[in-house]
Amino acid sequence: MLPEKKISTAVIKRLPRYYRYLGDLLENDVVRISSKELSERMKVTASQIRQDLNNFGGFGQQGYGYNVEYLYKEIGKILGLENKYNIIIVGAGNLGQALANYTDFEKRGFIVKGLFDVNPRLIGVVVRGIEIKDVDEIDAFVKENDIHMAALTLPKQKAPKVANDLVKAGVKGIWNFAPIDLNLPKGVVVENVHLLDSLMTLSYTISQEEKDQ
Amino acid sequence: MLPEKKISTAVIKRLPRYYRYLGDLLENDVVRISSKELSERMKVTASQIRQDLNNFGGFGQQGYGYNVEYLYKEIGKILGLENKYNIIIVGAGNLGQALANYTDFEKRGFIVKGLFDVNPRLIGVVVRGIEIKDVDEIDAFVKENDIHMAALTLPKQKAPKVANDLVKAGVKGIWNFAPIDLNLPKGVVVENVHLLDSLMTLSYTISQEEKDQ
DNA sequence: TAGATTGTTAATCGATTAACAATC
DNA sequence: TAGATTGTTAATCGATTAACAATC
Repeated sequence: MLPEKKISTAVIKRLPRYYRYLGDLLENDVVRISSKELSERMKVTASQIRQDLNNFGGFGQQGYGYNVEYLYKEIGKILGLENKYNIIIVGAGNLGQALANYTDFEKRGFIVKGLFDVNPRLIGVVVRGIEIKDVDEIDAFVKENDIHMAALTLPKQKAPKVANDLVKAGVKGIWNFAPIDLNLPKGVVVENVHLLDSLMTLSYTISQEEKDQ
Repeated sequence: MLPEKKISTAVIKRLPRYYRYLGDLLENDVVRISSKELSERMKVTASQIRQDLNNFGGFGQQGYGYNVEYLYKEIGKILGLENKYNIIIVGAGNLGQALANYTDFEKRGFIVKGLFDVNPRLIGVVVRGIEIKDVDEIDAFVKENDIHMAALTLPKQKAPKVANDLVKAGVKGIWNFAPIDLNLPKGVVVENVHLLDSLMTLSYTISQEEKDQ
């Protein structure tokens, strides 16, 4: 394998946003777009768009711009969306159930295969056709069902142990909603969604705006 | 008001994480900590910690380090957590209800005062003691109940109009879960939580790891 | 006082923006 | 061909890290 140059996370985090805008353009039957026009819609510089895209290849054409459908598909490929991902959700409380019910994920190839919890009251409950199972069954389930990723939607006390179990079972990525940093072996990917952090950031910025009055 | 130097968002986004680590230290009765030790726990450089904190003031003491409780409280103040924030949730589907049930928010002073939806089936349903109301009632409710922030947990089609209504009613910040960028007047703060974007980032990184094998 | 560790300046690194030659 | 717009190099800007004098 060629030692490709490492793409910065700043760039990667922008890709889904490009994907979203291109998807909208596609829905509106826009066939082509220049970096300049896209930059105006997205409120970023055209230079940044071109730089970002050229990390992955030359998707445009001089004098023409970018073909919307082609670029949309190419970014989808870069993001790995041509694959299907089997996921399980560990922690079937309100948030876990909300994720299980979120249909947009399936549209992009993220298929919820299982739901797990420790709470005996929840075990056996059916959510969107999926029966909530005991976390003790995770290991077998992951191995039998080719599970790639797990969403962790449980209290922080339980998160580290469950995360380790998931990794041992063979999960490659963890979508972590627990308010704690997971330390996992190299090669296992963690993507954090810290809702309270996000809310505090909002609180900070509102406080600042008020001072500026 | 003094024209304080603008703090970069990179710094601000790190504050909640400091706050989390300091809270844990406090729970474990750790009285003082040096930037070096904290840096080892958090896996960042000690230099970055000191630089970040010194944006807001000198909270440490040479030869000693930082008093954990003091620093924890100071970061809390910076984040605006000494205030109470009344919030409403617009969109009482699975995600909205999950947020309404999340008790950690209240612990930090974010009080859910109202729940709203367009779906007649949901209106009147009671979640955690709060009756779901029609979105038509938002304007009056925001004005009467001193609502500072609104979580937007509804489909993207409905988000822009509701966001505008919220701003007109006087909301200062929007916690946006809809997969769309809101264009709101200056002074109104938007904090985005794009779950699908986050999931795609995870998908990208997993794909990369697989290539590296 | 001596040792430890901050606060802060200076150096480095990386990301963003500008500029323009290449080319459709 | 002329005009438009990319791909890419160079310049700028900002964020991170290193270093160290100040000081507890």
